[in-house]
Amino acid sequence: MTLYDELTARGLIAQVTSEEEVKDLINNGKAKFYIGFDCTADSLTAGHFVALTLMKRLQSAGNTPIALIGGGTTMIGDPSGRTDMRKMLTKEDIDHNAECFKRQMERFIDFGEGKAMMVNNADWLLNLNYVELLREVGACFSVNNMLRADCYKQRMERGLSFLEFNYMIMQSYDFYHMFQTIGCNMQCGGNDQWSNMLGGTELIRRKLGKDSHCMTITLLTDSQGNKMGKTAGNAVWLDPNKTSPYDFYQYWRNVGDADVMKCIRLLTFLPLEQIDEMDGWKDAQLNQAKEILAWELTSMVHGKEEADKAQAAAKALFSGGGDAGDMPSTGLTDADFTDGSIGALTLLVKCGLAASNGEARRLIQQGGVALGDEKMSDPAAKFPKDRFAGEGVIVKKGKKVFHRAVLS
RNA sequence: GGAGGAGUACCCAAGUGGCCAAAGGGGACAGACUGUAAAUCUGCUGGCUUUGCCUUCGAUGGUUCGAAUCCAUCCUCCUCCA
Repeated sequence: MTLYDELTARGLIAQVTSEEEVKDLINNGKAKFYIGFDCTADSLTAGHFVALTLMKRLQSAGNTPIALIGGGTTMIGDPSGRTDMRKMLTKEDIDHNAECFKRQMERFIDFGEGKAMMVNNADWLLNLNYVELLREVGACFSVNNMLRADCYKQRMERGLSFLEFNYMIMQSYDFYHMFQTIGCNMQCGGNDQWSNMLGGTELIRRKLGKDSHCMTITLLTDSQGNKMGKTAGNAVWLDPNKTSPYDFYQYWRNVGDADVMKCIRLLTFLPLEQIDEMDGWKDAQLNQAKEILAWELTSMVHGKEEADKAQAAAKALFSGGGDAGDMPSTGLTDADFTDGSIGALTLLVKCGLAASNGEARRLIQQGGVALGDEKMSDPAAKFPKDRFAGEGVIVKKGKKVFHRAVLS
């Protein structure tokens, strides 16, 4: 099976500029492709994960990935798929974020000599001369066409600033620049980037009369069409300090039935034959598929050891018994106790399980909190200090959130 | 530059002097049911030392016994004209 066929079978490919030529490039290790990452936060997210795996897949077939850090484009902000303007970031933030991205990517991509590259578009975008750029590049873009582009559609109703309107031009310039300077011949990205990406091939054709290619990856959406990789509006981060391996594991452990197999295909490196076998699974077996998905992904992002720990902790907590040593915990100090005991509300807030005393009270009143095995019912309850000695006590919020409170 | 319109909680959105900590919906969270899923039903959704108090309806001042609501100034966004 060729690489292209595998990517298709996994459902990764959304659109390509020319199927024949892209096949030829990637199947034969001739692609020198880039994926751009705008550094709007200090960690990559589960949303970037698909792109990272794609890079890895292409790299192991002999193609050369170029990870483009958007130090320059982030200064502008991509309006694609946004209903409002992005927050403007300072140069310092962007530099810091770029640095964090780099460290995370190194886990997935081999940046060894000649194997892959990492570049930052701040290096060429920030010093552009406005008038020169307009004459050189701006002349090649038709505003009429740009306005028709998908990525601006939503914004046409709510307003689009000139700053953001230029994003497409910057992205196109990136491709054009790298095509000339380092021989980058293909661009990959999320399907929402399609029109921005075409801008680049168009520019290259007009300026240089050469062909270049684009391939977009299916966006990771659930069966309802919502973007995946977010919980309660918060991204699932790849940085263990922002999303613990346990939470990361749990996120995938809890995907909907309808989405498991899709995620396994798209995100894991399990052989297709094995995945095909799982295809007919349902009920209890399908539930098991979620475990496989969660373990595979956690192991890729955080390593086998962390994946095992997360899995063991989850099993212990949900199936009862066993050691649940790896759950998040909070150390209580003497200052947290008054007269040798701590109030239920304080405890919940202290552990980060409730944002305020009011919320903590509500949770208890609704029967959503348990300390050890006993359900809490009285918001005014107090617990003596010695309960938290030694191993501490497991505080349970709802069915899935566990937290250890221990005397420190 | 000119003329209009809008800014309300996590999001959408009602409210146009007291009955407003602010309808309704979505989302989130919790309970029941389950498989750590989905669907469904129920509760809940500013803070606090909670039969009460405090802060909140773009910002700042003002009118009033009393303001999300009226007035002034400012900020932001949208639409039309140029």
